[in-house]
Amino acid sequence: MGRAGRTGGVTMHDVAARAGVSIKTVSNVLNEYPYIRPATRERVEQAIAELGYQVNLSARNLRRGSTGIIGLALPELRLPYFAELADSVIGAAEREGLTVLIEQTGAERTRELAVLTSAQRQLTDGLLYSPLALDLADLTSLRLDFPMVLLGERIFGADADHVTMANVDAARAATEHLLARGRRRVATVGAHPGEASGSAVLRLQGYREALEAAGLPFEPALVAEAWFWNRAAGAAAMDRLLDSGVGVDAVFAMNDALALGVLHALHRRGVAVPEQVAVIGFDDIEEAQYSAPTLSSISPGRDQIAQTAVRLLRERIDRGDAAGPPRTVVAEFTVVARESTATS
Amino acid sequence: MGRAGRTGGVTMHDVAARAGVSIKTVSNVLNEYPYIRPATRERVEQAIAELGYQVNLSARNLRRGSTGIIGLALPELRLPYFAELADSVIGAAEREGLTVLIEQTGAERTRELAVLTSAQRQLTDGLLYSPLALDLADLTSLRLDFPMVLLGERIFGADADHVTMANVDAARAATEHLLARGRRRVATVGAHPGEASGSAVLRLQGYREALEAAGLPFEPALVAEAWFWNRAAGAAAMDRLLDSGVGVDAVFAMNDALALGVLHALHRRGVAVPEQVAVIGFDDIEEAQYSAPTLSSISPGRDQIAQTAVRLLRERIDRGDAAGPPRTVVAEFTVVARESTATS
DNA sequence: TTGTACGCGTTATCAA
DNA sequence: TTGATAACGCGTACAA
Repeated sequence: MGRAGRTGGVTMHDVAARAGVSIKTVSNVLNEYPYIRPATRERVEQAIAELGYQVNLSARNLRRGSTGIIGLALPELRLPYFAELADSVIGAAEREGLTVLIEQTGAERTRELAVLTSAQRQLTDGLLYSPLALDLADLTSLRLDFPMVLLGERIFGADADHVTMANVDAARAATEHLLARGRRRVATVGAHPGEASGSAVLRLQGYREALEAAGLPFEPALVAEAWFWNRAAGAAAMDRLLDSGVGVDAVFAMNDALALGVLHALHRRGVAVPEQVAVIGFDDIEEAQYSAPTLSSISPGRDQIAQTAVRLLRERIDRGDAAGPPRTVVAEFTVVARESTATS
Repeated sequence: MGRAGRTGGVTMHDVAARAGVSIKTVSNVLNEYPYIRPATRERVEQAIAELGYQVNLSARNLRRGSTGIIGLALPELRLPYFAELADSVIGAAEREGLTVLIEQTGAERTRELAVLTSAQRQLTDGLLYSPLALDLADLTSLRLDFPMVLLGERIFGADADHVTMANVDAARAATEHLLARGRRRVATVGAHPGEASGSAVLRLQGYREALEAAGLPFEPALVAEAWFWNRAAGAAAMDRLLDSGVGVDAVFAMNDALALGVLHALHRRGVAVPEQVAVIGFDDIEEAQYSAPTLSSISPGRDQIAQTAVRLLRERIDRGDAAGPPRTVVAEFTVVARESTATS
């Protein structure tokens, strides 16, 4: 194995010797301890520069019992939403002086569970966690004793901090956006039949509320399931809807990747968007601004989510109360109208 | 600060006491030292399970002088190519028992330099590094003493391992793909005028070689610069090309993000793709399969790149020869034809 | 204001 | 096959 102790193995002792002080004084300088004579400080700093000394983080971590690293567990970086979320989180963490270690779960339950007990937890002061397959039972059965903030969706009853989106309200707003444009055969793509909790359930609920408020019946035939929320699944679901012969003049896709798949399927089959079918997504990933047609979507305030989550986590870490009373922050969303739902 | 020593602070000593053995024996069991009596091993394992013991990674790292973590420095996770690359790298590293720490540089020279001297280097056994703004002088002036593999493009003369794409050949193949379809006014988007090295230079060279081989003149007016290789820049560059009045019947965009911006601009202005203008990109990001029209591209063999890079890095780490003779691996590419360059 | 000495939890070197 | 004990490099009481 290679040496992590880079810097040619220069230690505090070497710096101390060179500067003619004790190791404690070097440590003081490094940690910005206030009561140091300027001359001493300068000698130490010079010695540090001359020797190219860097603190050994492993030693510091061991001694301090903390690492300055937080984990970010998410399904897959290749899903644009999570790539953009990771980007935002890394930025927010950097501003707090924290480093981010990303762990991918592939949205598989086993791996999502593994994240919670992994040895990494141990190298990490806390965890930002975006589970998809996990449920309350999994979470409570584990008795976790590290700072954690759940991201993206609420696990009801879980004794943990949450930073979530207003899934129901936002899905309702998206559906109402379609209804307001005169659409009456509004399908939704991304349902997870049989699931009791999770984004899919909440977004379906919002969809139903909008229909109900508009006095429209809920038609199961207009609900297309898609377990993976990626482009391929969106395209396949749209194909099924079209093949089924049920009339559709609008689609609320439960995220943008699905929506882009939907657009793709419609384009492939020569269905005009938005003229014949209007489409709205959810997440407002960057790609939504560049698809053809550009994609209307729900902007969930990603930066706000990232920033808030990091702040909450940092509070827990600093206070050392992994088990304090749970808090929930619901980020604000906006409906972003683009070509895919334009009125002609 | 929170305790990184999770696990309720159970240490090897506790396990040893419980199992009635010495701490060294516990360590032996953990590290799969072969000569342990089965009965002893079992007692230790049971004690570990009962106490819920986990090794303290900070202590192990300090003692071993290595961390099992490698850094991955890249411009931005919100660029789909790098998100997918990170995904591949994390997967490859996981298979090697390594963890990946991502660092974003924003493609800014200062931050790219900072990565090389950052304290993180010190927590990391090696670095996978994908610089955009750095040049040879930056790299050689630093005298780096940690294992590093450069990713994605070659810095000629740099004394480091490289895993690169065949930028020139691939760009040439992309351009030839357009020429083979009868296009004669082929523009390129993404040039970095004045730069002496880097992907932009190499891809421009491949473009020129293809023109030359086809007996076509090189026209500077057909070269659109774009410093950031994102969608917005691609769209803007295409707008400039169209506004300039120079005739264009095909575009080779130096990456897919640019190409998607190009498609967007063309769509916005009612130019038919591929009928009026054919478009090919570079990177073959997932989105290329779902844009409208779907985007032809160069597939650079991302998984192969990731896997090779991790393997090379690991070899350096294991052998402890940060300064061994540099190796270069050039990944294979393929041209992927889709709708954006279809012949009608 | 600075120095001494110990402990953080492992792993490695011996010896037994 | 196992055990005692010395590092690894830093932070921090405590002493000076």
